[in-house]
Amino acid sequence: MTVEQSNVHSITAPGKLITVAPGLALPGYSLSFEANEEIFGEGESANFVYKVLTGAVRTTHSLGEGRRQIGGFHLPGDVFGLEWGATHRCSAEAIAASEVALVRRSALDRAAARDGDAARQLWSLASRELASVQDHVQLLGHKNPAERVGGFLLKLSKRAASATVELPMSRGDIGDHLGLTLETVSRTMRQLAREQAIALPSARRVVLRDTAALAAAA
Amino acid sequence: MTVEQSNVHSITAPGKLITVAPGLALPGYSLSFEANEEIFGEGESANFVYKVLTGAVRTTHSLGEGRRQIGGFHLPGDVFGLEWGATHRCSAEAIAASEVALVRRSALDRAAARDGDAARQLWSLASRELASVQDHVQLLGHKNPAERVGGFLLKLSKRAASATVELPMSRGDIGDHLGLTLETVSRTMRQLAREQAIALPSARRVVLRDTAALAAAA
DNA sequence: CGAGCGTTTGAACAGCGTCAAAACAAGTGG
DNA sequence: CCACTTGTTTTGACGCTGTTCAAACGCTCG
Repeated sequence: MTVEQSNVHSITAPGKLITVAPGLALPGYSLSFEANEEIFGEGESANFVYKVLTGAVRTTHSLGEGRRQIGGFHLPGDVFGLEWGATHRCSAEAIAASEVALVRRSALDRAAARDGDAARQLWSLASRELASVQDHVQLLGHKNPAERVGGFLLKLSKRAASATVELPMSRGDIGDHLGLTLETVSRTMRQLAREQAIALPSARRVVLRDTAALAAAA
Repeated sequence: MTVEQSNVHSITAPGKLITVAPGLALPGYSLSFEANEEIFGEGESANFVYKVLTGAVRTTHSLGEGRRQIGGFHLPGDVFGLEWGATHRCSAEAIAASEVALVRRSALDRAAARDGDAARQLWSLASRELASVQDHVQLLGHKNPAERVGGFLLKLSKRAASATVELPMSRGDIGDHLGLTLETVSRTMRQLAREQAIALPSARRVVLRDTAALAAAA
């Protein structure tokens, strides 16, 4: 999907400056998506780089037979959809109603070619992505449900810089991210709550009570 | 470990030109390692980039409690140990007796700064790494043992451009790579052999008989 | 108030891990 | 050449853990 085709969306702020990385701001559009709406699809040409302004986004790989892997969740401030090649290797969907900024990839490439510091910022962005995926491999390879959920909640809490975390995604989304079923995610979170490691004021709100226990589990 | 410290190793070919990427050759050393010898450790400063000349290498992440994740296997021609940051995020060990070439990272950085094409080659190297790790996340997230082992063997066969594959690594290594126990790896390979998908002339030699069945399993 | 979705909980099953032992391969020294 | 050692692979039996199937519950929003 390109901006030209997306006549269904309201371009809320055309031409605004988007901060892709520290010290790298470029003009971009801004689109609104409702929950579960696709932002881009696997295999589409990667003409844009995206940044979450409000809401939340998931990037998914389809595996057929209804199985899917959620590569990651993106919260306000996160950049996603940055590809090295010509096409997107995953699809992206809004989890909740979200505003997303778009920056032309060609503009990014030009900035990187012109400015060595901009190129270094892009490199740093990509390498952080790589580190995050490698951590995820460790999690999926040899960890039990408590460790997976515990680590996931810790990461969210650290990201939010707060002990209370608002979960924009469903249990099923978390399961597809952590390689578990939604039932196991639910049971594990209940168990962590029973053990006082977390509190669950509501299904989508988590308060981290004993981060040491969560880290030990992770 | 730096080259200066490694007096135990014979520098077999000092000053030889090493092809790090297509069209990017730089002077480098060449060291010999015996089986299970450490090439570099997690957390050490990443002063070199490495390339397998002969033998095979594994890169591992330690998880404590005897658990480890093998991030990948590297065969002759493969480059490994390329980091964005100052330190290695994984350790590397020779699986069998191996010759490994070393190129100074500072030389690589200079080449990238000087030559735009060299920088692009490095970027391509890193992005292929990222794609490979993302594929691995899919494998670990939602696949059963037959799919994991089948996909693993297919990748090796494709890499070797041959239906018969020589496995330099043990069942345990494969298990730590695929998130399985060594027993499950052994059982799965035996089962694939029983189903005529592969043949096992010996434990370390695999002949792919029915790649379609392996791909379906994968 | 009711409909629909997400979450929780239960019960039964199956698959993979764990533990243990045997088979096998390869090297070492007598 | 054989006995012995060491490490890897294979096979078996068992138990646990997470999945599957199913039903009840509780929000949230018409």
